Amino acid sequence: MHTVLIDDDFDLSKIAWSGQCFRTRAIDDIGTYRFIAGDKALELRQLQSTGECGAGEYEVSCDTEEWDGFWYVYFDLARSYRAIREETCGKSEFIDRCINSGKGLRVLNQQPWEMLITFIISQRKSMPAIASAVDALCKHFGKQIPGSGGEYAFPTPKVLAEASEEELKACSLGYRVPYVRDAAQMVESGELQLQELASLDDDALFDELQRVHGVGKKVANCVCLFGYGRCSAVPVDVWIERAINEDCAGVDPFAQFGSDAGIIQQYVFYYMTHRKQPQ
DNA sequence: CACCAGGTATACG
DNA sequence: CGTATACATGGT
Repeated sequence: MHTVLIDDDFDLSKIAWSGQCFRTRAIDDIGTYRFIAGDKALELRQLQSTGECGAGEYEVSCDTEEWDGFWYVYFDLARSYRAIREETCGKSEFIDRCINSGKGLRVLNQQPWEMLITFIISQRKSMPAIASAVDALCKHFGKQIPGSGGEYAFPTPKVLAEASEEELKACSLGYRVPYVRDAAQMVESGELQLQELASLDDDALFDELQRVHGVGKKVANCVCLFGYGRCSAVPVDVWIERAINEDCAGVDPFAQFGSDAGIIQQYVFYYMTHRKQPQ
C-alpha cells in the first residue's frame, strides 16, 4: 500500500467502463476500483487531483516493485495521452467530440491469452453479459488470488483445454464453447504460441490470430490492440460501424491517425456507448 | 417480453 | 468473389 503520482490522463471510471477489461469493480463510493489481470489484483483510488483528466496522486494496494514492474505497463503510463489528444485536436469535429467525452481514458496492456478468450466470448454479447460470463469462467476454472477480496485469476490454457463441454456451457458461453475449447487446445498444444506471436509484425499477427476458430477480423483486432499493444489496430464492431455510417458520412475517420488509430477508436467507442441518445 | 448484444462460420449465387 | 443466415443466452 503506497501512493503514486500519475502525471497524465487517468480516469478510473472511464477506463473501467470502456469495454476493454471486463473484470473491473467499483469497490466503494469513494472512487476505489479493483482491477484484475492474470493472477494479480489491484485496488486504487485518487487521493488528490493535480490536473485535469484524472492526473494526480493515487493510493494503490500493491508495493512499489509490482507497480513499477507490472501495473505501470498495464495502464500504459509510458505513453502521453495528453500529447495524443493535443496532436489529434482539430482534425475532425466528430473525433474532437469523442476525445473530449473520453478524456482520461487509456488503452490497457493486457495479456494475449486473456484477451483472446475474452473477446471470443464477447461476440454477440452485451458488455454486462460479457462481464458475467468471464466472471463465471474465472470462478469455475481460475485459482483464487490471495488477499484480493475473493477474486479469481483468469484460467490457464491447460485448465480450459481439459474442461468438459458441460462445464464450459455452465458459464453462459453458448455457441462459443467449441471456440473457447479449440483456442485453449491450440495454445496448450503449442500449435499457437502466443508469446512468440509478439515478434510478428502487425499484419502477420492479425493473420495468425484468425487461425483460431471463432476469431475473425474484429476479435483479432481486439487481441492485437488490447493484448499486444498494437495501437494501429482498429476493431470495428456495431458501435464503430454506427459512428462511421451515421456520424462520419460513411468515411472511415481512423486511418488518418496511423499508429494511434486504435487509441482514437477507443475514444470513439467510449463516446458511442456512453452518450445519452437512443442511437 | 421482444429485441439486441464490442461477430463469425458456413452456405449459397 | 460478395451477400444471407444461423447461432445460445443474458440484460434491458
